[in-house]
Amino acid sequence: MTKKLTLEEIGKLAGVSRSTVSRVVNGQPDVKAGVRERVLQVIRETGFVPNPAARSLAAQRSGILGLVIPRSVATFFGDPYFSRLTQGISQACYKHGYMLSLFLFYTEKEEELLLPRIAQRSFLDGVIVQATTDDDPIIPQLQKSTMPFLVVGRLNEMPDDLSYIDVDNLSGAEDAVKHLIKLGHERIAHVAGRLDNRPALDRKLGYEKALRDHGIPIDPNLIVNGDFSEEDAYASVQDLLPHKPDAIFVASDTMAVGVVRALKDAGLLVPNDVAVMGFDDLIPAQRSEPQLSTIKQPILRFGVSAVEVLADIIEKGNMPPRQALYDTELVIRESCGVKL
Amino acid sequence: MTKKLTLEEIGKLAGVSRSTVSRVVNGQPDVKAGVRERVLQVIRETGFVPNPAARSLAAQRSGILGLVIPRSVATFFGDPYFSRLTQGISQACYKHGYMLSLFLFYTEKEEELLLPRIAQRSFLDGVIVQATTDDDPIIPQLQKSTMPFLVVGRLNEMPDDLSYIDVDNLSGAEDAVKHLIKLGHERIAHVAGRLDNRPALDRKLGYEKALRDHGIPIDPNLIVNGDFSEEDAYASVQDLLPHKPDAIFVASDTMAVGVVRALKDAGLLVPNDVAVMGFDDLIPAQRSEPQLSTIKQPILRFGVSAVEVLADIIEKGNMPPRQALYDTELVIRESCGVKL
DNA sequence: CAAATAACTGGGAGCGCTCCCAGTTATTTG
DNA sequence: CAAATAACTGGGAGCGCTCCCAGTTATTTG
Repeated sequence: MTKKLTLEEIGKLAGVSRSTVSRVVNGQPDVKAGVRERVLQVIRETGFVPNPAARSLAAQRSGILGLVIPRSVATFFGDPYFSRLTQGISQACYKHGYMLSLFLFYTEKEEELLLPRIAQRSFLDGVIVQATTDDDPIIPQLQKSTMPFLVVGRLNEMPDDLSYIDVDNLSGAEDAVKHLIKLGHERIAHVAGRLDNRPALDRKLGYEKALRDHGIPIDPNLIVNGDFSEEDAYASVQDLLPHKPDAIFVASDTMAVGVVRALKDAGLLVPNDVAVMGFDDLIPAQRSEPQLSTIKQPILRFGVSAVEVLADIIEKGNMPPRQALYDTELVIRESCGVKL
Repeated sequence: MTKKLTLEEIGKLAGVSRSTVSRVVNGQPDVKAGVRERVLQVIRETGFVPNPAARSLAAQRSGILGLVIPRSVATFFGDPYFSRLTQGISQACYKHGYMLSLFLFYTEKEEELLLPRIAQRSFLDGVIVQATTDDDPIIPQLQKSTMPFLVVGRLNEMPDDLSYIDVDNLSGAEDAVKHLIKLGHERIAHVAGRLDNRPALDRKLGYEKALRDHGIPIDPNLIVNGDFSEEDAYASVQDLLPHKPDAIFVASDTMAVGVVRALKDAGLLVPNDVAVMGFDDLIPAQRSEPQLSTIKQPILRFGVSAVEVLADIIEKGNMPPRQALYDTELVIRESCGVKL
């Protein structure tokens, strides 16, 4: 480690020029096999790693993707959804040769300070931004810039030319409720999540669509709003019981655990007296007693796809905008009553 | 936006040289007040942001800190602890003018591919690495490099010259148990976490130390091992009840919630029949019924400190190694029995 | 086997900054 | 008020790459 390692230095050691080493490092053609091998050998021996700053400056791309969690959702960063998503994104980044930079915003000042830098293209090659509230200025600001970006999740009002990927919450919820209908249930209740939240809204719409499609009237008494917490869901069951549901579709697994506990405490058997279906397929679903039937979100794969789609936008531009809905999966365990 | 914005260009617009603009951008002295104002004005109008790659290359520092979550702990990334820690770290990064790059390792291949790049100093100015198992090669590899780094948490066997910060789990646990002793409890049980995990071990040691210091014999029947899950803690209470504990110190809030539920289901009152203390002070502690007395870990501040300490190491080098234990805080609510 | 072509190689220019030094202007001092 | 000093300013060199073009060598072709 006497002299600083550069392309030039590696070239000297291997008896070739800077340019040839660059070709080898970047896997480009037009290098004689023997020469390539010799250079690779020197690189291995020295542990040479090209300087990313020099690379960025010369090639006008940084090899870094940004993951932006806007203020309005940053408080949910503790949610298992985000850790799983971040996992998927980070894995896919490395696989595609990108580094990942995380932007977790809590204050307006942070946003003001960093957004111009994010949008400026000099630091990042592309941005994955978590969907936020409709009035959040982040997405408009990205649109004004030339930065390639992809929205994960959806806003309520979504410009046509925006690229996004999302999970199809509506049809997932539909599948859950259809399954309950197929099992013969008629008084199917719904514990919704916070409805200012697009997934919660879509899941409720899916529930209603399934009922409508099967000619079952929607009974407002059978719908209660939760806040995605277990305690709240536990309490909400009290409002439901007088109306004698024979099944409950709950908008998240966490809430479903609370619902099951409430039913048990009320002396009811799950699934014999009341069937229960959750949504998410997180750990609690598998551990609960009885095990929870639920709708699985392929969050990890979803994160991976986010990177792949963004990489494609970076390469080919944003025309046409990429828009994709990922399917959920019906997972039948014990709480819905019948094993197929 | 006709011409690409560079220092040179901004200088032309403001009627000064590249160098003067650089001084203004970096807040250096030796610029006449009027000139500084004129340059700032142009920067504001144009929205100029200096190119980070050029900056890195010229200044030989990137302005990026890395947060490394090794393979052995990446599976716990969903834990609220990590999201909170990441929050603290990201906030402090922005405040100190750094960007944050996240390395979440799942496969050995990822580690092999990225570790050399991480250790090479060209991409990162410093690294915060989450403590991992004793045999993990990540920390030795960082030690071999010249990269400034800081370990968050501790290994069981820790070289003297390593910089780390950690929460003082041992004395936190001691505080909890001392408080229970002060309230007059004599048969104090402990539900431990997974003991291959340093915090769980320290909390158990703290429990034992408090008893020893007060001349209370340690009864192995009053100690059970959990796995940090609520279900497991619920079940473990069955093993404890025959030995008539009058208080239980539980190694995490999540487990404490399970313990409280088990006690209630066994017809016991909390805190009247059995007092309970948790550890962590996460959301469940505040929501549970009765509200949980617990030991608060200042995780957010802890993340902030991590960045500050690392920034100091980057500036001044790693001599002497920085080693700090952060205090926990006794939070008295309802479950331990007496409000002070 | 000469000429055309393909495969390979090297070096100049340039990416947009920082750092340093030399030069210029303003201010202080005896 | 001349000389010394402090405050300010500009431009050259260099950070370590990529990209491009010109040049060289090996291979193919009629």
